[in-house]
Amino acid sequence: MKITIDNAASIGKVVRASRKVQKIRQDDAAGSIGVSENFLGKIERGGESVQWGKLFQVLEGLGVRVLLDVPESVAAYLNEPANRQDKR
Amino acid sequence: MKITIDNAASIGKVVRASRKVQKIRQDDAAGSIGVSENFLGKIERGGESVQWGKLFQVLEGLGVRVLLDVPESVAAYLNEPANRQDKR
DNA sequence: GGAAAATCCTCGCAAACGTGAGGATTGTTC
DNA sequence: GAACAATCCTCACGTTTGCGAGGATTTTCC
Repeated sequence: MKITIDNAASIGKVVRASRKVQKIRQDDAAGSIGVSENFLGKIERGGESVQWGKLFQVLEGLGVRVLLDVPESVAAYLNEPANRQDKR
Repeated sequence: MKITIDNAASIGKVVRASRKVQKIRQDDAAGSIGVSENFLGKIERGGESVQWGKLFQVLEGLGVRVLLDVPESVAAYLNEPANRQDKR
């Protein structure tokens, strides 16, 4: 199910819910994800000044996917050959 | 249209695409959103250590919505009265 | 209701943040 | 290809980051 994020802080609730549903403690989740317990706690309490890369790491670690909802024109722009950068 | 974010840095491409489609320069977009030009540039170049709250501000300013894809159990958890916090 | 579990808070640390400004580099237009 | 537009990079600044650790507080369980 997809949840819309209305404000930056509310992502913390989803992070906590995801962890609780898996019945994992904060310190254990933090350890396996590779961030500090303090940091995970800060996210869950709605910290907005956390680094995006580390937040994304936490989301991934908890199995939460991030999607962006954009106008069709943006998707079309991204699919133009000139704007692609397929490197494999 | 919904775009899945596979890594933290790729959000920058979507930000740039959203801005370009609206035919706005970096400095103008940054000004109207309320962040520095340097900062917006950093996001667009894939900066991962940017603050989530400010990144979210940029996304909002460009009309990009953030969604999280979670298991049904997480959504159910969030809807339990004990875990809700409706304050209006 | 008390014990245990879990979470939160404060500290000090080294590193890096976002900002404004100025100049360098790259991209676009004619 | 030159001129202009747009973006990138470096600098210095004051502030704040994430971390590990230890103790305080809150929550959960029996």
